[in-house]
Amino acid sequence: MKYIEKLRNSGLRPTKQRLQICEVLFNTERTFHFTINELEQKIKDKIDNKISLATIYNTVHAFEKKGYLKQIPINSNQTYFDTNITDHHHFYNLKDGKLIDLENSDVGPINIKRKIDGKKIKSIEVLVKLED
Amino acid sequence: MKYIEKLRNSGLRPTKQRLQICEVLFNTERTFHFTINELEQKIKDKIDNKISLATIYNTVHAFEKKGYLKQIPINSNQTYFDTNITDHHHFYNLKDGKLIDLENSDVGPINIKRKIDGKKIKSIEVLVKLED
DNA sequence: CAGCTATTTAGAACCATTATAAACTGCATT
DNA sequence: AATGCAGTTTATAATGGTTCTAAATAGCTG
Repeated sequence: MKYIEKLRNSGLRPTKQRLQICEVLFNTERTFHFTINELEQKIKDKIDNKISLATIYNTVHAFEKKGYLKQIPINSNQTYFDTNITDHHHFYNLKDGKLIDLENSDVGPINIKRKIDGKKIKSIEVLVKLED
Repeated sequence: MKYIEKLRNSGLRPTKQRLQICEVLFNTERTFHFTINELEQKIKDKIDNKISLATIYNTVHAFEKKGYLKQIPINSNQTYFDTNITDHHHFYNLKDGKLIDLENSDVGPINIKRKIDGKKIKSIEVLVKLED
């Protein structure tokens, strides 16, 4: 299994549930955005055994902390995650709430001229809201 | 009262509660960021009579719809609002969850090169996360 | 295999937000 | 000034995403 080492190297035990969630999240042609509820549904569709909701939350947070997932800053009643962990941005379609990746090269360099004492920039995220 | 007309012109009845909330939100030297709970506290401090939490929610949403407040896209368990409705961005201090305004002039022009068919750009918001 | 710690799990708890429905109020009309 | 009505406020209940709890289970080291 190709995810066993990845997990071990991160200090996460490669449990059956985590490996199955890895399959759903990372064994895909394209990256994608999801909420916990959408992921739960995807897991139900692809996996025979049940994985409890608490484990899905735990795992997603563990993966996010390790940098395998990113949270997308957006105002919604649910938290959105992204399996695309490269430096990039998002279109947000206000009409249907769907997200579209916006590559760094489509935005150009962003130059933050102001500095905050004693602080480093961890990330710069652009959200482009779309309307009709 | 200077807010009566503003409200009437927006099709909102200038009720006592709305006028008092206007005082707290807009009769200030500086713009500020707030959550509903923080606003509730501010109202308690400044106003003698009680305004119910439901009214605070209703009013904030009404004001946002009319463009007098902006929601700040950020992942938090609470929704953040901004009384600064000019086009601008935010630093987000991960350590304490505080926001700092980042003026448009401190970021420079952002050129979104990619277009989405049939959609217009409504807003472009940059969130700069800060760490130690 | 033994023992320890990490992980999983079902269900309860939490808490921000929204819905409800009754009371009240601003305001146009008489 | 009284009337009527839609808009608003209110306390409270309901909702729903997320987190907590504590017991059962599983991975891993010696």
